[in-house]
Amino acid sequence: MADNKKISVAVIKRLPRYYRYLGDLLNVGIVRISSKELSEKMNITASQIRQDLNNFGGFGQRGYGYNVEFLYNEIKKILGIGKEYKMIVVGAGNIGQALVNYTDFESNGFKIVGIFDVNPRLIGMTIRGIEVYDADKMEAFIKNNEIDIAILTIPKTQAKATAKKLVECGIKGIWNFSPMDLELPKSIAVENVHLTDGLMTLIYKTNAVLDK
Amino acid sequence: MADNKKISVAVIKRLPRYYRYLGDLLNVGIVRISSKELSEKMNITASQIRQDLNNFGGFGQRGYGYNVEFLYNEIKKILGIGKEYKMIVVGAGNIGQALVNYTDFESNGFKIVGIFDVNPRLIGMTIRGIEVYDADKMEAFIKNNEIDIAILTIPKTQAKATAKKLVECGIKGIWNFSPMDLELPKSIAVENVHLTDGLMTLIYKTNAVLDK
DNA sequence: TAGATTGTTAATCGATTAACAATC
DNA sequence: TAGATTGTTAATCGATTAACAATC
Repeated sequence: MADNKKISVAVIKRLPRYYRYLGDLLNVGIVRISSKELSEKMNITASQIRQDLNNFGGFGQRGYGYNVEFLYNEIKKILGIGKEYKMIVVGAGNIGQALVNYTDFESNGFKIVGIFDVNPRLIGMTIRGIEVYDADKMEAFIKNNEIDIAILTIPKTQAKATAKKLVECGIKGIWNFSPMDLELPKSIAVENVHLTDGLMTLIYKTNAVLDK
Repeated sequence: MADNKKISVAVIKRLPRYYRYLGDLLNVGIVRISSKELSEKMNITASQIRQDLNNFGGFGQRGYGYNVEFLYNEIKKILGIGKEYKMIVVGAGNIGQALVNYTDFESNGFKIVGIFDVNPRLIGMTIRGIEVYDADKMEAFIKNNEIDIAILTIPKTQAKATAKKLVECGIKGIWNFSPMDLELPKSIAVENVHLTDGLMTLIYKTNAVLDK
């Protein structure tokens, strides 16, 4: 990559939110927006919006603001959305099945193409037309189908070993729904969804609010 | 609340992770741990651990470190875990059903006691022994059953109106799985799980890692 | 007592906000 | 041209890390 300035993870995590708001604006036919107007909608400062965007380029026009469609497409490019990504779900339990059935991913080009489990009662099943395969077949499947992302929805006890195996098969991105941290090489991208942690945070905040 | 120093959200979000690691240590019978040892396990600095904990009190002993069980229980108290919290799931779709079936919550005292939907095909169904009620009954149910937390797993279009209704019924904490921000009074605690945003962040990180 | 490790203050680092010249 | 709003530098704020005296 030519550009070497380090983008902070705080900025990266805001990009999908910008993308979402711009998509909504686009849908209601709004053509241009200033950082000030957008900041009011999103509840952040206009300064932060301009700083964030200028990490990637000057997308606006002085005196005018930002063209919504153009900015939307630029953020789309930055995020790497637009091309199709192939994903597998590892663990065909409740969460795994729910994610397979979650149609929002596909409309963004994120396609689940295989599901894996060790449970014989689940193997052979079909969820939204996608087959549940024996976990034994995972390695070959990943290699033959150029899988980009693995979604890990298996119990705590098997999470680390399975993640290790995925990395050995060449997976570069893991979306981890297991209540456990994975400890993988820095060259592997991991995004955690620790549900119980999130709920505990909410409990704390709820009590904090009530104490006032 | 007597103590007025403002705890940052960054600290709060780390508490469940401490709690998780301490629970694991407790399970394997470890009695004491120093901030240095814990920092190595958790991949953060010992200084940060001591700073974080000292927001709430001095839980350690100079020259010794921290008693694992004591610290575990203190963090449990800080988070407000231990008592039972009653929750409802609003939206009996894929994600809603998966969360009802997710047994980790109950073992922490977070109990789902009702499910609501507008879809007549779902109403009357039972998920893990919990009935799906008509959304019309939600208001009365919340008031009669002292519900603490609502888990929102409904489509984007209805999210804002439903959240508003929940707040009118007296709900103080909302766990929002809708791909949309809710815009509620500051007195309501909200924790968002924006799945598509998270996946997009992962895609960006995966590509960034590959570019190196 | 000597060694270890906390609690806490001070220093550093990074992220957010403010300000304003550049320019559409 | 005058007004608006960006891109960008500078100031501020907050969070993390380092350092060390207190003390178990």
